[in-house]
Amino acid sequence: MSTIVRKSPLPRYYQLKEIMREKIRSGEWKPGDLIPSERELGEQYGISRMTARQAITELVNEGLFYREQGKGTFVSRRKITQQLIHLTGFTEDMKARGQQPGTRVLSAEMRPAEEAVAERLRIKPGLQIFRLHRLRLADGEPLAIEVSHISFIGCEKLLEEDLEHNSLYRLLETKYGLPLLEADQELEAGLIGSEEAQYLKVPVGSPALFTRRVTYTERNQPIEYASSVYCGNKYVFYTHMKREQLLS
Amino acid sequence: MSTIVRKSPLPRYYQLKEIMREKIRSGEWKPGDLIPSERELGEQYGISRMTARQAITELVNEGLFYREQGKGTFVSRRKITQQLIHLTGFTEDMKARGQQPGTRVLSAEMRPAEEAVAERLRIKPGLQIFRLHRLRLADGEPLAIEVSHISFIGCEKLLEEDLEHNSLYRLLETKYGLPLLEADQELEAGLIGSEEAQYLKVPVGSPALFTRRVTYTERNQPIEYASSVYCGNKYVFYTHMKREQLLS
DNA sequence: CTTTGATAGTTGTATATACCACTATACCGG
DNA sequence: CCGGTATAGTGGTATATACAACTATCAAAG
Repeated sequence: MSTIVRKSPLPRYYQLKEIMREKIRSGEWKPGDLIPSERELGEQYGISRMTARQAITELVNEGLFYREQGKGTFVSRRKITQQLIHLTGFTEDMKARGQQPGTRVLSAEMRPAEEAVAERLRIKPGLQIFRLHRLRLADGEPLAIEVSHISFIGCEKLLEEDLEHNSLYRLLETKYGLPLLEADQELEAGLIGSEEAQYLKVPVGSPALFTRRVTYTERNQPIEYASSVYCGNKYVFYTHMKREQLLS
Repeated sequence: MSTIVRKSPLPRYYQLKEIMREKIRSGEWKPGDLIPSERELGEQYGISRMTARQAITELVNEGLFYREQGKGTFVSRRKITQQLIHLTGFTEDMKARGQQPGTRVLSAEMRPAEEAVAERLRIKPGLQIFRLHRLRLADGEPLAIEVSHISFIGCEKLLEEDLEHNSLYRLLETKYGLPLLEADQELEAGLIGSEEAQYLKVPVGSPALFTRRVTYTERNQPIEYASSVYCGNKYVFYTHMKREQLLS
């Protein structure tokens, strides 16, 4: 059995989280299974109950486990198809909707991060980041304008990529080894401004859907902050919601 | 200053959560503000640092605060947001965001289902359903107009409920035994029309966020179809997306 | 002037301990 | 047979303590 130590730079509760994730991946713990108690896990891995509890708590928050007082902690019964909302880039999104995605790169450059962007990416303002300004098309028609800010060590290499014919997300995941795991997204209604109107070929004052998204890779490291403007009357955002609840 | 005790049936960390929510609601703590440190809060309310920390942690998870190691804990600078990943009614949503929810019932009646509504609720057109037309307020200000169509056996009893002071969702779940488990929602940007402008007290042509939602109870039985218009510049939808995560 | 270092304050991690609230089970007495 | 009750095990709450990691600030050294 693997042991948990603190010599490594990773916290013990985090190591236990990974161990438990692996037990689910491997099928050792199946949906509905009762996992060992907090005290038991602590003893097994030589850590305190509260540390084991922290690991479990975070996995409960992530939806992998659920607790029942007096009974124990169980592996969630999530159907495979019951995935929450899929994190998709524009390209995958359009294909899923049965439309032909297209892209025109308006600009791509390295530049210092503005304060608002730096805050979202959790870096210092003024640090050099990659900024990508794109016009997004669906079946040849302008649909959205997207500005992506990307920050990781070596992100200047993106300057040499062909981003009109390659999905940015796919590149990051495959070529740069940066899995995009989660994202926080905000949606807000607004109006098309004069600059956007030219690109999108709609009148100023038309309805617009503004989205802001921070995408995270491993260890909740922010890697992209993207801000988009969608033509309001050409785009509908779908989502499926689930009530948090503990039913047995 | 209110004191925290455990004589009451509510846990101390929970009491502190409510106190801090109230500080946000009242405006004492504004977005971006640095809140007192964990040690300070513990001392102030006569509880231990770890208990104060638990209260803060939960509010961080709910998106109300964010932490920065070495600096402190801050009030989030988001506008009103809705957790898309959790299914919440307007009332729960507003409370969680530190805003005071309010409701004005514009009409409540039984009437035959229109075709579009019937299709979403998977019933025959013309069947009697409960239709509720409400103006939604946040801290006393008009925020949205919502029309709910509800269909279940005995739904005419809803006519006798006080829906200005009770959460519809809470009533359905507790009194009527109808757990609301999942929902499909569409979001679209648009413009405020003349009728809505009067209720919401904004100019015609202001940005608006249109939502359409079908809510399901057990066995994927549709129970509510709700169509809403939110003031575009007062409301932000927030969603957390995950990519398939059980692979390494 | 810039750099280094000390320092105080913050959150982050971790332990040990204690008791409460709840559940399931086994046992006992009617 | 039924119904209490004792008990052991679980998660839930709470405390006190300690040190690590990080940030801001300021003073001293170069």
